[in-house]
Amino acid sequence: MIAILRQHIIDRLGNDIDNLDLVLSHFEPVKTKRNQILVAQGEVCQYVYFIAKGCLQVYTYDQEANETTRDIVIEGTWCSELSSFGTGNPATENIRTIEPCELLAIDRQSFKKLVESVPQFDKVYKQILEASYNNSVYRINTFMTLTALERIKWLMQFRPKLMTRVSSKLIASYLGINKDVYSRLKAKL
Amino acid sequence: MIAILRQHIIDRLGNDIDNLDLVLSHFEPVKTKRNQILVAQGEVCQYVYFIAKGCLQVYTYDQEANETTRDIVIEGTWCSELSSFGTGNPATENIRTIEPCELLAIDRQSFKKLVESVPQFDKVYKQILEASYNNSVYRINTFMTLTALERIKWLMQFRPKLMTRVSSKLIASYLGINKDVYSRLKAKL
DNA sequence: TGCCAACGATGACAAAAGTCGATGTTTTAG
DNA sequence: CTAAAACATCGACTTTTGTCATCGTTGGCA
Repeated sequence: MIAILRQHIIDRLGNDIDNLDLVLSHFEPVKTKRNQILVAQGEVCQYVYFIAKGCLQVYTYDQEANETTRDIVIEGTWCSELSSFGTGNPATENIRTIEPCELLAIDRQSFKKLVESVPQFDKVYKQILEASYNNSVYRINTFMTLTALERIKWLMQFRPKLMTRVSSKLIASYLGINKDVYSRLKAKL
Repeated sequence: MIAILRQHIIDRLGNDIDNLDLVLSHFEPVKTKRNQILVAQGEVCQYVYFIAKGCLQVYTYDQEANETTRDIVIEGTWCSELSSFGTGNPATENIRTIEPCELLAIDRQSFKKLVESVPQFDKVYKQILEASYNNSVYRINTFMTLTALERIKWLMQFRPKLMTRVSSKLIASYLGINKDVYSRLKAKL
């Protein structure tokens, strides 16, 4: 499983990385069932995960247990509640496996040590942060204007595989529309 | 004007900062009129701005010239199109002054040099990035669920000064609702 | 394997948001 | 200072979105 992460890092930072094995040695493989809570809002996020296989939901919920899904993240990417992970403050979001997953987890202490001691790993962190930021900005600019129908078309164009991979309920919550509306509009395409 | 930036940095990183004067020497004071375009989508963002005084709009527009405002940023904070600034790719967002402004601008070359040569400045960059990211995540999680009325109440609670400082049209675009709807709902509070 | 809970689709209706045109008011360049 | 443009509000109307109840299907777990 580590091999996937090794390849991922080499793809981004090139082959000439000192200490790559040292870096990789801090990651722990984790296998999960579906519906496992990895991060709970209110608690400190202790790990950054690299998804080798599977699919995660990043979401919040309010008093009435209404869920909003900020992101659905699949294999080959990083996932964490970065704000909490970085500061040690309570997380504002939850992360849940929506499939059985194979993850590589690195804890806060190891992460901090690596960022400080391995300059190349500091770059990895910056890349994760920048990618996450760009993703969020894109999402705001895209979704704020789109109607329900346009959001569905966006999904079909840019993340078509999600539509068959995860439940309609989840998709609707990710698109920010009502599940009944999603069902109706989808039928009319 | 530089004094404001000096204070801002000291507030965040403490007083024992090497090279603070060197860092500050790379910032150029800029005074602008209102309605000045600082960054245009399609072009590379060349500066990061610290707002000493005034107010900026970060927005996108589509083919039909519909504007979406992702953020309204006021004095005491940083503003840039970070993705473009970092990579040199064309910007996807515009930045415009909505008041006469006093800004401190640092260009890409100087910025890169400082990030590499002054470890403390690297921390400044990380703080900007993390704050921007947290801001975006918060915005997604907040606005995706709220109705038009709830968004207005949110504004009144968390950014009340904006309501009198900038135009209703701009506020509406920031909240992601139609300006007529904003006008009507606001009247009923 | 079989049962139950969760899921997905759909019709009827309610509520919210958007559109458009008209009108009076502010702003702002010249 | 003034004319033109942009802005804010409002009523009437349309469209979109949300809600609720129902019903058949699916799929996960004991």
